[in-house]
Amino acid sequence: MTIKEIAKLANVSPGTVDRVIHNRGGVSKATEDKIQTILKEHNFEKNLLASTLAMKKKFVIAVLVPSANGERDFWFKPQKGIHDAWKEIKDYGFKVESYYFDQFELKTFATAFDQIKGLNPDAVVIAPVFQEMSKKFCLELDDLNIPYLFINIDIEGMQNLTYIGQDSAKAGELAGKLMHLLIHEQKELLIVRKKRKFSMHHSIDDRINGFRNYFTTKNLKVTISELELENNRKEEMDHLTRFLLKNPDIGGIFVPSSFVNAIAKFLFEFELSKIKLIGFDIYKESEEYLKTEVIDFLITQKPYDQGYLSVKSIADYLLFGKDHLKKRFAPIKIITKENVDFHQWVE
Amino acid sequence: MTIKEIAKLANVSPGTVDRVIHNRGGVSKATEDKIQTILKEHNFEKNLLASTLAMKKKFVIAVLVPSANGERDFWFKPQKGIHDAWKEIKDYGFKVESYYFDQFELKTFATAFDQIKGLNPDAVVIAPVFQEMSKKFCLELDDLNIPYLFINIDIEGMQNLTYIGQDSAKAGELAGKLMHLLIHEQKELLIVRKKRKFSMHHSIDDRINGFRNYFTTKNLKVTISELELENNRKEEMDHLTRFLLKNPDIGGIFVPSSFVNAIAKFLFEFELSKIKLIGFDIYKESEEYLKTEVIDFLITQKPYDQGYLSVKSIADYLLFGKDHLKKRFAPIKIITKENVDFHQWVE
DNA sequence: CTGAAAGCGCTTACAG
DNA sequence: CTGAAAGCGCTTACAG
Repeated sequence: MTIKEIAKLANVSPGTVDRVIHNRGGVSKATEDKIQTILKEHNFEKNLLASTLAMKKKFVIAVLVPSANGERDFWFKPQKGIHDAWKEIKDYGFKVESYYFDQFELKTFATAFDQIKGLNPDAVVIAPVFQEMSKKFCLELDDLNIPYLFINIDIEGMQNLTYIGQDSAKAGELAGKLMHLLIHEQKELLIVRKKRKFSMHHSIDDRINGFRNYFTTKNLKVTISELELENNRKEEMDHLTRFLLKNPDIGGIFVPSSFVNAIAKFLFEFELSKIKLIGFDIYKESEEYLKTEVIDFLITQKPYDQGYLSVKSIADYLLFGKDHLKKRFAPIKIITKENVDFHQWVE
Repeated sequence: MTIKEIAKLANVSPGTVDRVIHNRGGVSKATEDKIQTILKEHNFEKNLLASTLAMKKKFVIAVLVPSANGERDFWFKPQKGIHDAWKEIKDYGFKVESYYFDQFELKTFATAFDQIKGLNPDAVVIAPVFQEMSKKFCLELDDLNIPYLFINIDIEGMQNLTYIGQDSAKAGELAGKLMHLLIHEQKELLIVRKKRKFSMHHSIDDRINGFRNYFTTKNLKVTISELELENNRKEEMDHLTRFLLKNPDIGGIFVPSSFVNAIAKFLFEFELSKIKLIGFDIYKESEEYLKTEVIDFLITQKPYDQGYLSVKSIADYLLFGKDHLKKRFAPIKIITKENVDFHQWVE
């Protein structure tokens, strides 16, 4: 069924059918009714391809995410997802303009945002790394009537269309549960985190709180220590050695980030296979550690999908409106020796 | 950049540019080179929408999967995925014709297949429930030069484009690992399976083998019994009661299917909260059992995605050829109390 | 309030 | 070997 055929059946021109389909008005009640009936009767669905082609409407989606320094960077995969999503929608008239900022330099974030305002996009995907400034930006976008969604990091109480990313506290809780299973009767745990100059967003903290929360909620008598390391150079790792020598009963280590790989290397080299290890995110070298069970579990957040879905969701929104907006997306994926080979099927 | 613009730059007609882009031949070496250069230079990518619209090529994809009796049926979700995928690609000229068969009636499978042959489709998605007959069908399709892929169940040694479904043995192994973590020092396990009139495909067996395999590979001294129940009526469950009364040291039960819900109900009613429980697939009532930790872990295989990806993959293949064929897709997803609320984001 | 015409970017006969 | 024309299904001014 095409518009032309409908028009013929209704004894009107295609233009009139088009007017009815899109409620553009300027059609007499009588013809409108007649056309509507025929439309219903034939279950008409317009050809989206032809429609987009004819409309020549262009949409610009701005993306504001951290820059990635090579494959090792967390943001590498979301960016790939964003790029792939763009390729899929570009023929529908979408432009995706990415603006990258340095997640350790507040002012690069501000600069990028200014550029986006200059661009006057139809919608924005934001990774609100800097919370306060992000809030300010969002209010500006609200004023400009530009819709936006958050990727990877959430801020409560904003007008964002949706949030696409993980619930960090829940993910931490899950890590707690898995750790609990792993350690059996052991009662001493250690959390190792990497020291950061800035604590911009709170997902690391949330993961740690979730982790601790698991044990307190369950009323489990477990001692959880915390160690902050500057980086993974030898001298820094010595702090860890010292700590473990002083606390030989540590049964498991939780690392709320991909820093887990450095800890895995450490455990492997010092033959500390008895210490259970749970971390976040997966990289090439993590796979080996999983297979040799130096790392017991990794929790990942599907970074590629976050990028891909952000752009696709917002495109759907622009094309079809609010109804088509995907639900909140919050993957918590567990990876371990037995499923590591199958963990990625879309990359 | 459009073909028209390229044509102008090359001083030829759009038709000639089109010939070069698609290697249709009948273009002098000189003009071809000139056009190729300009194409490269401007990084031309043709508009897929316009292309599809103009080509008016129609593709027919036949789908051969089991019928689903309501939402409770495993095949309900793959079918939904198939339907959603079709909606996304229909404007590209794809028709998706689904043929359903009764997975307990071999001849319904044969009938459906005959209909598909009559349809002469461009490609087929098959759930090869009946192994031998499926092989026969695949050979026929090979003769007819009709490509096909397998969904949910795999058969080795066929010419299928790809397999979209889980590796059952690996999934069983993972269940073994999780069970091992759960039971600590307990040494007695039970596998409960539902008796089936037909054992058509082997995924249940594979899961069980994988599960046992985990313990034998690790040389763990664990006794694993097996119980087959006809269904979940009271009289049948009494077998289980009897077994557990005789074997009070059972620490965990593994159910390699969604029959786990019946077992969960049983454990809950008899207040057997000490017995750990791992099963497969997730349904509405499983969520409650997960939250109350009657079920400790469920392993799922993303049924919706299997359907969706099957159709999308084969459409990609028809549109773009072998290069665009998605990799083997084999999700093994672990669901437990802490992530049950986030397990589905695309349904 | 309605229709005829032109056009979106690409493809397909047809003519030469 | 190449171009002009018509068309895919829908939309958009424009004219009346």
